[in-house]
Amino acid sequence: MSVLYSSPMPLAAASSNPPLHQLAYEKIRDMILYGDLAPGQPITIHGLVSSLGLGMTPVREAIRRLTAEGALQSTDTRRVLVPMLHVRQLDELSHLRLAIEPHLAGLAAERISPEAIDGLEAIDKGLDDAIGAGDVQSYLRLNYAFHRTLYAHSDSEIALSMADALWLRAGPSLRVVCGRYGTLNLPDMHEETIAALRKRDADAAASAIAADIRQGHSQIRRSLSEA
Amino acid sequence: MSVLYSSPMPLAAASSNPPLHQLAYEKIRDMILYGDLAPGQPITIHGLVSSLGLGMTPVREAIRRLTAEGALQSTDTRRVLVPMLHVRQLDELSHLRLAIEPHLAGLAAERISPEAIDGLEAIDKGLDDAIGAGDVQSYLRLNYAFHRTLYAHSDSEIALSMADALWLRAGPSLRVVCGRYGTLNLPDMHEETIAALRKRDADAAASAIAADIRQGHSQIRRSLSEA
DNA sequence: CAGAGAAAAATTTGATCATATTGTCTAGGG
DNA sequence: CCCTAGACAATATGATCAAATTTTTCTCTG
Repeated sequence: MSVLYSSPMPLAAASSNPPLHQLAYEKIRDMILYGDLAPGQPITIHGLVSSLGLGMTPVREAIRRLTAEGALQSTDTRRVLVPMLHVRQLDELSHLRLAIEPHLAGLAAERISPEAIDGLEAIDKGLDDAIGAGDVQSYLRLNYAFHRTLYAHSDSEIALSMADALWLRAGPSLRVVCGRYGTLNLPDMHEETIAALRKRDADAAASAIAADIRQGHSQIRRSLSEA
Repeated sequence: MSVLYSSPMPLAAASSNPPLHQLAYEKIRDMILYGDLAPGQPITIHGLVSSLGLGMTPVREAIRRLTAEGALQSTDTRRVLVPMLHVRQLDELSHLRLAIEPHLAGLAAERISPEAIDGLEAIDKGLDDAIGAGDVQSYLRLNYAFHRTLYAHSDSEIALSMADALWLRAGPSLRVVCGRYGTLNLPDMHEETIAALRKRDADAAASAIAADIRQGHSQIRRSLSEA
């Protein structure tokens, strides 16, 4: 007993913990969220099994989960595809986002720490860079990160999960628009949001986010009605 | 070639169509929605497999789906249970329901047909009977049916699915309250809702539903804080 | 004889299961 | 009190079956 080898949590642990279905879920979700999968594109289980290098069961479970969240859609013939949204549904999404996200932003404004605001500012900086460089991939990731990080400070689990689901539904369409027009370079509502946060002004933060959502959706809407 | 035996679609088809995982989902969901499963109660896969008489795979997929909808919760230790809501989360639920359901009711008011309103009235009638008889099970089913049927006329898929998810989260708690206090016999907001529908008054319908939600939740809230 | 269309075969894809593997919890020995 | 063995439950695999889609073949008409 000169040396204690007890290692209830081995130093080199880290890797294998999370269940594969969780891993599959995250990978597929990111593919949807960042537009690797296009709306209307059919998904096959075998395809994902081989492209992800996982077994059939975890992939199937991940698909069920994403279907429940509305990120995927299963047809009457048991086939699965990425939903293709019509203008009607985009408007609905916009309405729902406006009902939830500004509220989350307001709550976050009352709770967020100065350090966390600095973090948001850093994300926004990266976002500007991505826009400058025309890097769509980074743009999408950072834009999502900004909103998601902000809302996480609202301390409202349920609303947060609903916001997540809404983003997941909107993701593919956003990507299509960006693919067609490049990054959306609009007057940035994020700076306004950050200013509101620094003042701990919940209403202003909510308004800024609402404006951001309206702007994004009007952009999507326009490009959709052109097609 | 005297007789053609081809029968691409056997006459006695009908029965076995829906996938088992769909069936499992519906059964478990109903168990949650109508309170056969209590908050905090742990779920085991084997338990459901034997009680539903289905294989392991369909049950697993149903559980994933319900977990994604927030109807079940999986712990860090890979165990699954019916979430036990705190007052904090109930308030959040209430807020979200108020953000969505009155809106759905308003949309429904603009679209619903007179015949469908008659149908709602019939449900409400049954509801009164159930309250009179102290039949909690029927009360829960019919109350849900009333709301669900109304919202279905809103023609807003996404919002509807979110409302479904919210009900699923609230279900078990509702059941607990009813188990403790019997059916909730409050002034009935449903009649007011029906009156608003007949007048095609979207705002009035929305207000009535909002009042209904507030009433229900204050009831739940009260009984929870007693415990 | 070319081509449209229907039937049939082949292929792809999804659904389900039995089973092996891995991880968690529990109770008893050090 | 910590540790370890074993009981129990969840995870993951690959095989098998069934449904659906695509391709091929064949026939009949113009």
